[in-house]
Amino acid sequence: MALSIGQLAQRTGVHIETIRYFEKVGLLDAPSRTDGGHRVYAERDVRALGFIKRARELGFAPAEVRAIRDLGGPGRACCDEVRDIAVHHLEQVRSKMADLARLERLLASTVEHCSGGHVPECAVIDMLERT
Amino acid sequence: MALSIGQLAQRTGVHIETIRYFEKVGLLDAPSRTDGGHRVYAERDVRALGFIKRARELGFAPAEVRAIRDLGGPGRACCDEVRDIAVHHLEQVRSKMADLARLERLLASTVEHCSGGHVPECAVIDMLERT
DNA sequence: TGTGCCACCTGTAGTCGCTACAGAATCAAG
DNA sequence: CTTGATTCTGTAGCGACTACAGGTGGCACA
Repeated sequence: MALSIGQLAQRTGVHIETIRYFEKVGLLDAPSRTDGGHRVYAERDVRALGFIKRARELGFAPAEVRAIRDLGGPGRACCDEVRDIAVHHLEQVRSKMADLARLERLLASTVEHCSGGHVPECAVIDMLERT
Repeated sequence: MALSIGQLAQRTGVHIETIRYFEKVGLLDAPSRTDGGHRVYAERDVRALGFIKRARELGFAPAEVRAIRDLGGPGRACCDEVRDIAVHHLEQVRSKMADLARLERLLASTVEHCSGGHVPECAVIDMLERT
């Protein structure tokens, strides 16, 4: 029930340093402490940290994670604001995907034109050099 | 013909500080100087910086840019090595695209299930909270 | 020739999201 | 009570820039 930071790290797969970092930047609530000053976590911290971890894995910026968490807090009466954040994030993801797709096409076609031998022509370099 | 760093920046769209940074990390050759110590660039530096800029925009890491530039240098007899770098990079791009696609699907379907009103249920938060 | 002003110089520090120490203190087991 | 693992704080490092501070250089104009 009461967990040390190491146990929390093991259960969530988040590094100890990262847990302390999340606390420092206000993503994770500061836990209670032992008399000696060691952090003591409860079950709810496992959930909270899991939440943060998943949100970060989905590419939400720390500020967005904070916003979502706060909006989803007391009463959870702000679904539309959370939705806004998610939609905005989705747009960014789609734009990043489009960028990568363009990039992929260019790289793929360039590599395809590359003879690959020890010759003075190189499609990759030509592509990069064309002004 | 002879350009100041500011003119080079304007012609290439690369910030002055970034040009100096590229020089410091060995991406761009150190140019000649005036008696007073100001950098003086030639036309070939415009091309070199353009090359670096395009490669960076395509997501090549600085070390890769250095490698491509060096391989493409005297004689350009290493097309296959340049190709290797490009192919490896292409693989990374494709893997990143796959990650984003997964993410996009999850976000899109989540947002779709979101009622968006001032209600205590929020599909986004539920998605993040499910353990 | 002076003078004014912008551009440029170097060096350092800040950004973001962690990660990695160093050196001291605490905890749990034997 | 001792040992050894864990945790503590604080600071520095990463990559790839970006931004400043405080000090010169260059050049047009008078």
